[in-house]
Amino acid sequence: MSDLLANLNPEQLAAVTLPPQHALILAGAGSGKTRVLTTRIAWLISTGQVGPHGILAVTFTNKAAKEMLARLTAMLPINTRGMWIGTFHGLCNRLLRAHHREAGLPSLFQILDSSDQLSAIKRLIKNLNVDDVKYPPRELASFINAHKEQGIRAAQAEAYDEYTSRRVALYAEYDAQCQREGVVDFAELLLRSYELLTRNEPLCRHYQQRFRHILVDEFQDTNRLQYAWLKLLAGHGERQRRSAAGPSQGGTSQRMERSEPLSPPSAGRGPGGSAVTFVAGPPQDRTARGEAASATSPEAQNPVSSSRSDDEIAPPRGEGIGGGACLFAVGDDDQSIYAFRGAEVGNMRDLEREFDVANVIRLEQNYRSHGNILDAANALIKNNRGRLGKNLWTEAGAGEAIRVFEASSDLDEARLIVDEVRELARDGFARTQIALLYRSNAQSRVLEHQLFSANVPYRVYGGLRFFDRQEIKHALAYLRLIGNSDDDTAFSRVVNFPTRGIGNRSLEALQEAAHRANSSLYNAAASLGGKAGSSVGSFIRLIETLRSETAGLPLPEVIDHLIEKSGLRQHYLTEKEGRERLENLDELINAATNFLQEESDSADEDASPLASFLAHASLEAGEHQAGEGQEAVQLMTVHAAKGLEFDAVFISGLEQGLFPHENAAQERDGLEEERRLMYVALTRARKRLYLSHAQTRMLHGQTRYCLPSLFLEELPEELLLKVNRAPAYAASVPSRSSSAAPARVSEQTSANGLRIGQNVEHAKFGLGVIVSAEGRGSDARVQVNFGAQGMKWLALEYAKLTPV
DNA sequence: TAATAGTGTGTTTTT
DNA sequence: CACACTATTA
Repeated sequence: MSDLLANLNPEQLAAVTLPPQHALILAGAGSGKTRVLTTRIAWLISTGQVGPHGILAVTFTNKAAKEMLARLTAMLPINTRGMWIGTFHGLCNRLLRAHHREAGLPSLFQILDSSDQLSAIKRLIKNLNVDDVKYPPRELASFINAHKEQGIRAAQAEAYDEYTSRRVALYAEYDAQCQREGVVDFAELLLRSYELLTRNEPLCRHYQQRFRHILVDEFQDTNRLQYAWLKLLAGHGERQRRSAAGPSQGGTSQRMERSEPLSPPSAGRGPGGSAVTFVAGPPQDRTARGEAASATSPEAQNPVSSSRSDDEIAPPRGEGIGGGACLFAVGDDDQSIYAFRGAEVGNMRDLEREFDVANVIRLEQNYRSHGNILDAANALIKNNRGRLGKNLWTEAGAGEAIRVFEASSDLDEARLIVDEVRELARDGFARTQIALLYRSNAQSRVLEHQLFSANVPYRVYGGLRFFDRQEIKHALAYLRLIGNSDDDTAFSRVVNFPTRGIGNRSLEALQEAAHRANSSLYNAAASLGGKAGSSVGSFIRLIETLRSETAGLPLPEVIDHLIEKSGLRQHYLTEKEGRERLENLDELINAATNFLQEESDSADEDASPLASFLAHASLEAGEHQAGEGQEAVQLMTVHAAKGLEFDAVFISGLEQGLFPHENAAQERDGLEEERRLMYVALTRARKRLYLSHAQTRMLHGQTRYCLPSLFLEELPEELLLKVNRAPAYAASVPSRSSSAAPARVSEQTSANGLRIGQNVEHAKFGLGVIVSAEGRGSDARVQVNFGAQGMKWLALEYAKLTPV
């Protein structure tokens, strides 16, 4: 066991061996966070403080969960199967599968991914004859999700105006539709399991007693609901005091007043109440029988796992906290980059306060980057207010300077980068160790083009994932329909794919009928299209036949069969781009085979393989990416790079309006989130870091003139090496990329020395670039991009613009 | 009903 | 510049 703890630095050791108490570990980038987390688990188990079944470990990504599991098996001679280690969504899914009845869900409930959810909403809007211009489906989706992530049901949602009250009504309708169809979206997975636990006290107590130690990774990314879920399981949900103000720390005041508490949606019961109530919300199955049965052993129905021995909860020793689990949260507020998705960095401060965390342990020694890189990152992030505070350091030397270059255009930037990449490769850098990072996906295009023409192998992350491909979704929709014919999302997806003569007209009739009969599309179709010979009727018969023919077959064969009989194979056989799609369909069959194999030895739920495979498909859209490249340069957004590291990193497009992104200026604390994003980007690099920006960039088919990013100025000059090769390139690129815009540049040069592309200064708006101009003489107006201040039209006669 | 030409709209997105 | 979605034809 002692070798478990070998090679930990003092802070890591302190964190790993912390006595049973709540803890917050502030783990900087590259400080060995995952190691601490897994070693902590291993240490707790190997010292007999807790059995494997007393552990609940939560991550955000499947990758992180798998990593944790892998490291754990390497450290301990135990069977990790059946341990509760997984993502929030995965664990909630598991909980709901085990107690679907109590949660009011069918045993084969399906999970809607984001695009499924969107189409469900579109369908709803059409059904209810709602104006989709006034209520855009996308916007409605985020409205609903935001509420669910705050733990707010439609019944409790605040409707401060006509518009919002309509949206709340639609929220309610949407939930009803999901309930009818037996499907849950991602947020619902969490909210539903939270409600299950708050409403079913015996069940909740069972889990509270089972889990002695709860460990959370990337805690800064938790949203309100996830935090509430953790608190509940830690047995800390009821006695939180949300009293007034509290110790007023600078910068946190706004979030303390978030008043609406996350309480179960039962009327007239404060957070202190304990009566088991079933009110509001989606229909609940309230059989006392179900409760009692599950309370004794929630997974008792599971005949698979033979050894129940270590399920016996070890008697809590030296338990400092009455009845609850110890919450061990690891996070880094400086790497919180998902606020736009509902993550609440403030949860860290709340945790510290609400769980009376005695001492926050800081892991600041970085094992990844050279000193200069860390210095730059530290300097940058100092500009954010309200941090928990942390300074990364390393024993490695300062290393090389950070290279900065300015290109004349995005094309030039790409060229410079690719040239440098090739040089790095010549110098012995592995291509997989070179990453090209950018703020938005659109930027990858130019880079890809350059890499391609230079014959440099590359791999782009974040393209569409395996289970997101249309052919896969189609096949899965058939599978879903076999499992649950109420699934209207699946029904609409494949009712006319491959085309079988069921167009808009018959579909609308179907929807009308289903709406009237309050039944699923499938049932409406079955009764309506009963007349043999109709195309709708034959679709129903197709599904029925599929269902009966595949009954009892192993999953891969079911899929194979359905691909054949549905006509999918035939369809893609004739389509010219269909070859790859056919390969993917075959790959789906393989995936099912592999899934069964992996699942068979992971004593999991007793759920049908069909249900768990479908859940797997939605929850693990799959690292299953094309071109699992060997020796390829890595391209990805900064978001996607979080958690990764590379020997050499290029951060491109460091321009005002792009990074920081202009839309971020509108959002509350938007600039600070952008800065954290930049911080994440910087700290990905081990040895060499390149920062680049371009003077002009093609955006939406138009040339834009750009100022260097504010973030470049925030880096200490002495760490930077400006490699400005832009002029040479500008000269070598004559007019070919430029027919319209630059021609006008000279044309429009005016007497006061202002021209397009000119940097100017304005008394109020600060530094900007002239983007375009119109009018002459006293009418002359110029459009200036002031970066974060936005784009402005200014009359030359009045606005004082000084050329810079 | 289905394929085609037109229009409008563009961050980031672990699940 | 590209893509998704709409309105239009055959």
